[in-house]
Amino acid sequence: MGHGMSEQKTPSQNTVRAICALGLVRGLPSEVAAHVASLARVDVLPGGAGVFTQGAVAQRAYAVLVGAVRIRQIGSDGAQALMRMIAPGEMFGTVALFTEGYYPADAETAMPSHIASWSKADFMALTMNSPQIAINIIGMVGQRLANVQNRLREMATQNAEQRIAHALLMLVEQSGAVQAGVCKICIPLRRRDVAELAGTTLYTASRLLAAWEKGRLLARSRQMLVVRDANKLRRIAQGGLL
Amino acid sequence: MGHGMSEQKTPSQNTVRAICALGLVRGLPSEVAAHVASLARVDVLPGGAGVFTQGAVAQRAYAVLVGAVRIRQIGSDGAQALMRMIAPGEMFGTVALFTEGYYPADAETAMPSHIASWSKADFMALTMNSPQIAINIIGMVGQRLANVQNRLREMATQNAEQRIAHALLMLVEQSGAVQAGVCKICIPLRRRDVAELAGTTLYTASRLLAAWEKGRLLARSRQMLVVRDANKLRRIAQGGLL
DNA sequence: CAGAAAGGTTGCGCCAGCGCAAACCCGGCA
DNA sequence: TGCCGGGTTTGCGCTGGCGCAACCTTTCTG
Repeated sequence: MGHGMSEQKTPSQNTVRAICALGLVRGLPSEVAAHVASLARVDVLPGGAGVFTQGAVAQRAYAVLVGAVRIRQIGSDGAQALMRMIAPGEMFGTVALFTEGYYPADAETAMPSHIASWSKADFMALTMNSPQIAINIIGMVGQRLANVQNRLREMATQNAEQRIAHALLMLVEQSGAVQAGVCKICIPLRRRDVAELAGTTLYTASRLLAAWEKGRLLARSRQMLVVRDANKLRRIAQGGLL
Repeated sequence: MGHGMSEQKTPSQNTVRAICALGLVRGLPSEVAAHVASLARVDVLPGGAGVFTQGAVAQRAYAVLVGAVRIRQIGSDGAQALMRMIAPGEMFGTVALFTEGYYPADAETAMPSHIASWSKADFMALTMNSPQIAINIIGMVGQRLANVQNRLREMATQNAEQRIAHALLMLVEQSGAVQAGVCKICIPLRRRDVAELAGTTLYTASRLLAAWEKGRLLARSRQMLVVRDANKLRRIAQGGLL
């Protein structure tokens, strides 16, 4: 962001429609949604572009309209963890506006993307003026909290194989496109991404994913993963051999 | 809860003051805070009493006024994880009111406690009618989200020793009382609690804590832990030997 | 005060998975 | 066409910490 990439202040037709479909404006009359859309700035970014960096003062709230974003946190010791992948229709970087004001992680595009964003002032004003928007935000954040808590429990109790399976299932849930009985995860994933999502190492992730590809359970298409047997994956995510 | 334990509908003086100090009503005029307090029910519970159970329909939002509460999640495989300990002044069970409506974990008192609670209807009405309350809730949930994300990263990248040290430091932050240079964690903690908080096993936690007690780093007072050398603990939480 | 129950400690063996190192694959570019 | 760089695969050795089992200590309860 901000390197003067191709950027448009005037949301196009498609863009407005995408913004009006956001969870943020669920349950609101369409003129309010349109107003929210009118306040948005839209950036068109190439893959691998930074959107914000960990520790920076939070000045905008973001949503992915097209593409995908990686949210990665780096510890004081340099260790990295992938907190989440953002798919179209999801927001990110919003919580920091309401807490102590610093982004807790890095955000970068994982592929060419259209990113909508609102200034802190506009966003807070929207929240103050519409209880429904406030409640939608609580719902979104609450959903994320529940999700992260689940991952935390899995991290604490399950082995690497189960965690990776869960990570894939979560991604399917989030951005799966079903076609011809198989399910494609429409987010580009490196081995490293999967490893960091599941809290394991590149090596372990590579070994397991490669094995699953050999077992006709997974496949690769372009840079994306295709789940060919979701049920088997689910079984692995549960007891494993059980 | 609800076994007809000693329970009072009319909040006492102290109780009202405790409720008015909640983060929930931060920045609000005192008459609003008083109104919030007037809507609360207060239960006086013994230690080990259940407040709500995982999977139950969420009907109330809670706050601890006196005592402590354990929030524990159980996976479909039966594995348990301690999501958090709740100290006086903190709320719990609130998020479920805004999401899909089921409590995602068990809550039980870890010692004799006074628990305030609000009905879903009242709580939602408060949120709808006061943007400030809504924003306070977003802030509280956002704080928790940041906290859980940090734990998730630590879980993924650090070893058991570091994680346990972090867990203790978090508890100190949350409920530490400094006296005579040492810092007492005012929440009763079993070995098992520490283990589940840090995502390790009872055995490993016991070994490490015992070693730290031998090293004059920790001590036990009643059922609670006393941190005698917070700096050393912090050093362990970071690089360890480094 | 005895007995039970719950919690805590510790020795020991074992294995999941970490992580280095080296090779391989593949797309982009001069 | 060959080279470069990022990503991936895989062999191998090593170890953190899991988890059983047995025992000890403290706290309830009648």
